[in-house]
Amino acid sequence: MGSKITLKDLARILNVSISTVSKALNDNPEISIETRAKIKELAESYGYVPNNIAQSLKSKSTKTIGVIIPAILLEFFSKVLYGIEIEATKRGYKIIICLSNELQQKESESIDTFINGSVDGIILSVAEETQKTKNHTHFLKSEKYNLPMVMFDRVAKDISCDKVTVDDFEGAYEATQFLHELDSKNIIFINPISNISVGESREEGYVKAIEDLSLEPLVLKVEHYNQIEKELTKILNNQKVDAILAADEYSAILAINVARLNGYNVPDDISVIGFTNGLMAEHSIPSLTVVSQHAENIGRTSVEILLDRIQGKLPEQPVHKVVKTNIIERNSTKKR
Amino acid sequence: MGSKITLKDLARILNVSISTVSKALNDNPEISIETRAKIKELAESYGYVPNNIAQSLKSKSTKTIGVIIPAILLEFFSKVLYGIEIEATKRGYKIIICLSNELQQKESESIDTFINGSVDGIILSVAEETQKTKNHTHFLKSEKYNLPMVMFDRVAKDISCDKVTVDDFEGAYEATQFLHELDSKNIIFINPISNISVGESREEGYVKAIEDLSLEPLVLKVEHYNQIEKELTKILNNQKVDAILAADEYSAILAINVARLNGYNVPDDISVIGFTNGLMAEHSIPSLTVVSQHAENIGRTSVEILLDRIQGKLPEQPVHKVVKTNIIERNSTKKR
DNA sequence: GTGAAAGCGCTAACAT
DNA sequence: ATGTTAGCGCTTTCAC
Repeated sequence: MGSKITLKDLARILNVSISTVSKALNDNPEISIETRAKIKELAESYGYVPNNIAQSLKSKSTKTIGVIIPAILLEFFSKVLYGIEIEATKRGYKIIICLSNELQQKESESIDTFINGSVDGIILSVAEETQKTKNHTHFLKSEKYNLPMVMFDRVAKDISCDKVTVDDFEGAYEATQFLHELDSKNIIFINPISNISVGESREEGYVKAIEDLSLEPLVLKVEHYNQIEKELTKILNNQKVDAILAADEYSAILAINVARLNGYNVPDDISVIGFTNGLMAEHSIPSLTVVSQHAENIGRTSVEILLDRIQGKLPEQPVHKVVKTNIIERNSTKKR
Repeated sequence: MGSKITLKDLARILNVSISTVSKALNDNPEISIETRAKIKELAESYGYVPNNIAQSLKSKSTKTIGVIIPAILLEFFSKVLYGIEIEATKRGYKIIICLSNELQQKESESIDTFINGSVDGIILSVAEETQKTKNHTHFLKSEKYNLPMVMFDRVAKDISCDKVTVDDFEGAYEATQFLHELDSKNIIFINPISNISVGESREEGYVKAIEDLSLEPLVLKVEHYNQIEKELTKILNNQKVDAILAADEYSAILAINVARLNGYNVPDDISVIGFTNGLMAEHSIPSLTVVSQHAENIGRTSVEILLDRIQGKLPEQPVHKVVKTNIIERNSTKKR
């Protein structure tokens, strides 16, 4: 009980006007100190809380950000979400989450739930299906409805909006070089995510590095993780491999396991690097050297750009920020 | 551009009243079929979308649920969140997320952001700090402001509200029995989380089952995951072990690795079961048999209860639902 | 069949 | 220093 006391109620109780109460509670100097005090006290005693919906309607600002992510069970996205939440809260914004579950349909619906005034801007990462179909018409609504939008990590090239990405090409390039500096000459690239853009970029970075080093590229593409044990074992038995670069974290962990089961010592015989700095990387045996994408940082940066855009602090031209990857050295690679 | 066309705008364009437009768009039979068609067409062509904030103010319903979780980087909570999102979306609700980061202060602030009318109800899991201090006064606001609240997993006993929990004791008990039915006689319990309540309950369930089966309990408590390899190897070398029950997912994965590295075949020589059905469990080699807490189910159930409560479908008395755990059989346990 | 008017709860320009 | 009024965008009762 006791719920939902309004300005009107307070005004009636004190026999003053609604606007007096409103001004008093907002510390408007137009109202006398005593009246302000009296009104505040009453409001306090009744546990008055201003109705946020009414304020939003009036101010045309919801102080809310809409976030659309393809999946929350991928640790990368939880981490980005973490960064988003921290930064949004810090700047006084709430976040509404929608999951596209990698489906274009759900992604489009999510955008629809956001263009009705319930958020001040959108942060999203493109669904896998959308990346395949390349049908980006639903993203145009952002512009049509004047709703600022920031895309992170998986972005749509043909959509003009602020973007935050990771330099996957560069990350893979550097990781390959890193392995080469450890005296590895036979570096294999395992790619279970070749169907999404980041997987592609990583592969390209690897291939380029291999070429620049005048080595032989060796790419193992798989559709499912469960193929890795068999396929990799086959390769290990047929050719010399002294380093593995994996396009994501699981495949790196699996690679370590497979190598060990085949009698190789990691890192003495084979060095392993994976993409994404997750929990598994930290806890595997041996712990995994990774290319960290700084997921949390991506989240924070996306919020910064979005809010700066909303607050008109950015040039008209879309901003594209590339978050640098870096290598976190652990025990799956030889020490230099 | 083109943004924010309102009923008023449409009305002016067609030279009809606002209410006519509103009724037409809502298919009110008061309005003639032709007018309805004409208005709808115009609305469509202008890309009219009703303002959700205004609708909420009018209807006093936001169709939004506030969710407060202690951490998003714990996979359990991401999974619950996943379940919450799926079910909420299914029932036409949006979700706003706040993270307490295990802090009472942030938890309390999060509740404050929800009692201002921006959500129709709250779903939360109690922050670790709050569990320690046992200061639950901030939870009373839910009742004071008539805001339905559902607590899941970590609940506050002295707060009267709907609750959804997991039976960890029972889960461990059944897992132990399960291993015994596989002819295991020397079942070890690995507990890296003995300091938190769920870790305790699981250990108690294991011990009780072992007693009921007249077996010898063998508990390995560790402070950090990195102790598991060494400690478990020592045990494996000194005594017979034919089954392992691990209090969480990661320790189970490590246990499999350690067993394999010591020359044991999993599951032929040693069966392994872990708590929590996460991604690692699915992808490890061999895949891990787990006690699933049905995190997703917990999330869905919480939403169901909350919305049923909001819609007045529940008895006045708070509801407490215990979600049963169950065993998901994979390849780390012998086939029956 | 259509429109006028009130009101959701709040803010703020404009009286007094 | 306080009150009146209008209005955010929408729904809905009540008149015409």
